[in-house]
Amino acid sequence: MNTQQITEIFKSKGLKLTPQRIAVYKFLKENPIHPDALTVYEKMVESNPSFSKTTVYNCLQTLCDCGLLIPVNIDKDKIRFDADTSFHGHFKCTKCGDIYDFQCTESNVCGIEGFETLQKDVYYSGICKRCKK
Amino acid sequence: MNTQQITEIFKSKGLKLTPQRIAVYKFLKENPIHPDALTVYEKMVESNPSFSKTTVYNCLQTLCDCGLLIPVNIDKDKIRFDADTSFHGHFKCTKCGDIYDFQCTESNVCGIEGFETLQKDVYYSGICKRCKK
DNA sequence: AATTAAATTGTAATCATTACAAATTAGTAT
DNA sequence: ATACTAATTTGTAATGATTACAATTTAATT
Repeated sequence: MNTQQITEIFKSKGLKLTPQRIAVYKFLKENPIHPDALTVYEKMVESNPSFSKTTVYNCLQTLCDCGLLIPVNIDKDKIRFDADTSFHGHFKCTKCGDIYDFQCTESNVCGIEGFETLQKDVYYSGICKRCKK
Repeated sequence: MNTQQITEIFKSKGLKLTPQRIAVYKFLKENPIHPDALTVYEKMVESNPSFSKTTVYNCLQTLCDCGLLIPVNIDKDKIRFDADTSFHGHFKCTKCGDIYDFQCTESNVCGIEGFETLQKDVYYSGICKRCKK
């Protein structure tokens, strides 16, 4: 995903085009590893040593608010982020800690009558294929 | 749920019968409000002023480990607990903060081939019926 | 080029949770 | 009943993710 494409996306969402925001989103789009804020920060600092940790939190929050990122709350102690906003489940391996996506159609999960559901999250955990060997 | 019943359950799980552990589990069983550790602690201190916050965390961890409690990781900043271990979904109202249970059969959600799924969590969020009025 | 509101930065605070060591206690053997 | 031992409880201190905030910088517009 190149910067021009991101520019278009940000404009359509009414977001200001800051280099930091672009870098965060680009990293998330190109690395579907569901990183947490610290992981994003460490990557950002590599190419821009003055990148602030607060900026990472601000950018991630902003991108979640406008629907470009999904927060993945599968860890007990920190939030991860996913730039794939299509509906899918997340599996966390309790051995290696990796997150795997899995197909999971929304219609497979019921809701509650009279309640307005705005977000649906399906989190599994266990042992992944590689760790089972 | 009386103390005698809890005694039987704890013995079957090989748990030591401490008054603190019993009090925590009894509270969770009788109050399906999905409280967090602080809420449990504040309730415990009411009847036993020397009840320690660390003990609350220890008890909750122990009860989760032996399968008597389910951790509900629907809040971003803290863990809640549920003594209803049958499979069901959790809905969080983003206005009032309350957690609602909803029916959700396990078979409705798929898994991944070759992966060993040990826990399945279905979290919804949005506006509850009462807050929509 | 000037303006302005928004974004970035760095530091300090917050808050849930964990680490740890000393004191206490439940369950068991004597 | 008493003594013993390992587990539990307690209190304090540390950890670590996240947020608050004020000063500086900057993107977008005039």
